[in-house]
Amino acid sequence: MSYQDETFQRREQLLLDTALTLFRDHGWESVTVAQVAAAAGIGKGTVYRHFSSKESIYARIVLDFTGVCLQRYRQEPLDGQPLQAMRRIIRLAFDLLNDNPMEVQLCLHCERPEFQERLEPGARQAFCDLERQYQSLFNQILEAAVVAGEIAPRPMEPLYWGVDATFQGVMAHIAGGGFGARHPAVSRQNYFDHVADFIISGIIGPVASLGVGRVESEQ
Amino acid sequence: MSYQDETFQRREQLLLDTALTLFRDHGWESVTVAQVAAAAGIGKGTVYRHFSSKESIYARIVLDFTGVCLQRYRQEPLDGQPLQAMRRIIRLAFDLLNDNPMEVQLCLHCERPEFQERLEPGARQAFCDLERQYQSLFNQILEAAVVAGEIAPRPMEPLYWGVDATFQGVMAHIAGGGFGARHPAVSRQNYFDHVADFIISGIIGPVASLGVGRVESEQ
DNA sequence: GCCTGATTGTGACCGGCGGTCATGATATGA
DNA sequence: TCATATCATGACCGCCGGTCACAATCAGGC
Repeated sequence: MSYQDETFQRREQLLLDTALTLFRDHGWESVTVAQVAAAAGIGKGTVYRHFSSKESIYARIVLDFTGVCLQRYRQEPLDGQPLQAMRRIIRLAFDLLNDNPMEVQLCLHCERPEFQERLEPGARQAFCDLERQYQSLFNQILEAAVVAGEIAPRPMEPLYWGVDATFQGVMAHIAGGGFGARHPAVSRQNYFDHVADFIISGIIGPVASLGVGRVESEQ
Repeated sequence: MSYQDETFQRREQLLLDTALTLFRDHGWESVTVAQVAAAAGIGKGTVYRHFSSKESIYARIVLDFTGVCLQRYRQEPLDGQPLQAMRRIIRLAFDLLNDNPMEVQLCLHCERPEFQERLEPGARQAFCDLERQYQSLFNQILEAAVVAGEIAPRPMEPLYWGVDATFQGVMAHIAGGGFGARHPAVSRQNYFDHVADFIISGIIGPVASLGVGRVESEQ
């Protein structure tokens, strides 16, 4: 019971590490299950003792990566101005994603509805839970911003929609998407800075531009 | 020469229409080339006389759809306040995309770098051109907004980055992405409205929130 | 230490897919 | 009408994800 389980767990981690390396080096699309098995030094059938399908491997990688990222965001100190903290976390997220483009590609792949439908319910639930935790962290900071008077009190969910959408786009950008080479690699940090500004403006937005701005210009 | 070419063109359109219908009804992932051929009443090999690969069909659908959308945006009157026009076009785009979720899914699929790499150079160029035209339309409106004094003069490209990213996210949302059923269908219009607000705020943003806002709070 | 039942590892095998190409069918125009 | 060029076709190929009967290995009672 003990020894078997131990080797089983060790093998699973080896499998994941091997898959990660191969996916990074040759692109996750073109790497076959047989190749992963061979590189890990095990039989192809054994892979399916650990993961019910190739897509389950994808899901596992994404869940692990997304979970680690969430932990990192939570470690970020929340003292000081909440919107400053928000911006720090956004920039941290951009850098984290930028350092792991393959995982980002897989994230986008796993979010697709056809993928989620094929997934076993347990993994799908894990995705939902993670999503909820991200939204919860977001709400926590924004409510602090409301308390601090940085933004006006109002429903937070619509703001999350905007931030979430922009994040998706940044992920697509990092994954190398878009038609043609739009932005050279040197301007990545510049790109991140400006999009972070864009997000913060979107969060503050309506009040500053339509509320405060308009009221004061009418005075 | 004439008759052959004519039937060839007609067949190609029939092929595209058939593919569109099948993709919409059964999901573009699970529809095979043989199924498209059978539904169009032609042989499988004939499909490859028109498109060099299944992915070329995807690319063609996306290019056609994106082109039609661009035309619609250009038809939108640009008189009045530029930012109002911008918002109208954004909302028009959201509705247009929302009515064609399958095409949106294909758009996201075709933007992926692995896809673009496999594509024949001609089609890739078409994607690049289209992208440039979108950015050009965006710049045109924003420069009008600068002239109208709605936004401060500054580099437009960083703004395009933010808008483009958020659009990507909305497309992912429309495509049905995201973990779990985040937003019911009834709130789609609500979602679009708020994200449009978010984008407009992001465009106006830095000046209103950091410039005007800060200055006035320091008074 | 050994035997037996249970559990796990394995790769030959399968179905189905995208893509090819020799062959047959059809249009062209002299 | 016939010769030639062009096009349509589906049997065929290679490959991949996934399966499963069988082999290898472990557990633990004697």
